[in-house]
Amino acid sequence: MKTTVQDVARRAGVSAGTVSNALTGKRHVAEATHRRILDAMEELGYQPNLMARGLVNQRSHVLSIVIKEFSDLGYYGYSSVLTGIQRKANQLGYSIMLHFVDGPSEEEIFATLNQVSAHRADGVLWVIHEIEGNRNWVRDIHPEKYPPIVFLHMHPDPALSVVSIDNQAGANMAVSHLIEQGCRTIGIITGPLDWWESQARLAGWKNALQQAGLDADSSLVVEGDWLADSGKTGMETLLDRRPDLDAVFASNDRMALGALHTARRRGLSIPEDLLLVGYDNTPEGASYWPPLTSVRQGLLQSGQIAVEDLHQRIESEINEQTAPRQHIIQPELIIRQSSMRSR
Amino acid sequence: MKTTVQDVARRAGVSAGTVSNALTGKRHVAEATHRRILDAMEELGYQPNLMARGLVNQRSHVLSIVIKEFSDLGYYGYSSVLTGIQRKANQLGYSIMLHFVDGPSEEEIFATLNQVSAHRADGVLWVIHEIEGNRNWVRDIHPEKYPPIVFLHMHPDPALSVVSIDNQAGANMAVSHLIEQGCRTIGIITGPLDWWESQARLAGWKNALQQAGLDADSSLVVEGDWLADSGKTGMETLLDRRPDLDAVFASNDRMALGALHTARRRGLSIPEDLLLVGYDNTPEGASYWPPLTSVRQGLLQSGQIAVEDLHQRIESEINEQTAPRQHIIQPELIIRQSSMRSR
DNA sequence: TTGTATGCGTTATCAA
DNA sequence: TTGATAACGCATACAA
Repeated sequence: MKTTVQDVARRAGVSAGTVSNALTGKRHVAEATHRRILDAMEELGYQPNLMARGLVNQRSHVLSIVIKEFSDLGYYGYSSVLTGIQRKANQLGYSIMLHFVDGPSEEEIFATLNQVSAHRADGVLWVIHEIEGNRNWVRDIHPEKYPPIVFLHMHPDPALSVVSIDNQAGANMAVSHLIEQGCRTIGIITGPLDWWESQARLAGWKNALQQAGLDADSSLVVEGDWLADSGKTGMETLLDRRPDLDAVFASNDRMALGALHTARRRGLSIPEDLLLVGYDNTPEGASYWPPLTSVRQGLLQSGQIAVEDLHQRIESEINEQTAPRQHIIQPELIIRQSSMRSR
Repeated sequence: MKTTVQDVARRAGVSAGTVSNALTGKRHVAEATHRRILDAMEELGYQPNLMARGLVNQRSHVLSIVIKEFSDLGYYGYSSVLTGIQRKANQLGYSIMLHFVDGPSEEEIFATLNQVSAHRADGVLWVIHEIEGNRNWVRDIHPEKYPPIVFLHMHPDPALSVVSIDNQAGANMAVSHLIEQGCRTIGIITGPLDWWESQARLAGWKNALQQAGLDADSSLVVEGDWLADSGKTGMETLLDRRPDLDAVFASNDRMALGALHTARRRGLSIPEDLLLVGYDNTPEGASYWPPLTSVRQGLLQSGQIAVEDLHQRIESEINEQTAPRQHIIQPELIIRQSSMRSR
């Protein structure tokens, strides 16, 4: 825990520089001395001090992940992204530091950004979903003051590095599928409408309906908050407003679960009376009754891509700025019984 | 991003030492110079370099969290713990580094342990559940080679700092509640039986039954793997084996969901024909049909306690070793309709 | 191939 | 109250 290169050097009867060379492999050391050094390190239980190394290398090999604090980690989506990030980061030799932002205040955002750059992280992964206006700070930023940043889950922006899922396409797939099943009156339970992703999914719903010449009236739209309870009440509202309702697209699986609950409570059978599709393809969805059709997002992949992009950016930053890149990932529809017309 | 104390010092017309004093507040600096320094920092956009600071202070103010890699983050339990950890850590001025262990191999464990100590983390939170034998490495460890470690979710051990939930008590509460509802034949779907927590919950089930003089036959025990699917098949098995079954205790909510699924498929009503209790009290449970009775673990609290303990240990380590402490948290039963005899 | 000297950005000690 | 100097642990340029 506290033995140094010097200690190892003394033990092996060489100089500190040689030990360093043996460690990094940047310059050749003789086979014999190399072995002596390795032995010495082993005996002394040497661990390199990454802070010292980072100090001289001007490179911490740390990636900072910024996430919205709280139960967010419990969302299937976030954890998938984190897993993807971790895998690729590990593969590329980065360690991961976790930062949490609680509220929407720019003050707090800059505080964590400062913390990030105080740690001299090599790069930042911004895993906070875009909500109306919560990206404005990006404009005010002094780019050279902070390490390169890649944004996940936000509206593509040519000025920024962004990795996103094509939410509109995903919703479109879901709704088109319902139309193919013969549905004519398809309601939607959205996420909070100040979220970019909610808006995009709503747009996909609308788009699919209009393409098919179907009703996309606002009476078919109910705003939820991602939680199951809002799926319950959303379904209530929809059923009350539109007795002719024959399908519902819930903007995530949790709300779909709530919708299922309400349908059941009201004596409605799914898929006999009503078809239902969710979004996220959480593992539990396959065990709902009936098993839930849902949209798989490819979040794990998005995490990996984000790290790759960031890595390139870090490496090339030494020479010159790389142009930001936009990565849009296509989702996939997983069809289960909740949307299968049983006829 | 790259202005230093020296730069600030020059700009403010003082020495580097004085800037440092102004920064840390350890020694007084005159009001006037203090202001000048603050101004200079502002103008130059100064950010302290935590690597350099850590190097001289021999203190990184970083806590390492070790978690089992993969979808584990998606489990409600893990994310709750992480949230608790983060809150307290932030409050105490620590940053958080995340490390993942994939398999059970000791080789991998020591690799991450080495990485942790290479970063010179001040302490470690071991958030990997105890599985048969995966704690053996603790015995082989050279304690002075690594920072202090607090273990979560493991069998209390007087030689280690441990923060755990009283799993046996939790299961006992769940099953006792079922007995009070008049159930006589109560099955259990366990987690993987090489997990300590699964064993403890099984013991709680058995204990409660025996106390009441009820059947705790092995025909009432089915082993699951925490996933919903195993809850489905587990319930099948139980129903096939014991036609007299009148209640089931599932060792987590996911498996309870699977059990619900099977009951439904077989035309059984819950709670009319069968009572059901889960474990974890995931938010979704309240939206299952029927809403699921479950055991709340207090995981958020356990994360906070773990950090507090670790913090004390870190602070006091400078003087002398503190004796390890065991923290056992009592769970709580949340009663919903799935266990309410409707009569 | 290896040793020596120097610097990375801070803080701490000792004088002033 | 402040300034100069050394030290933290490592890597590198240069010399040997």
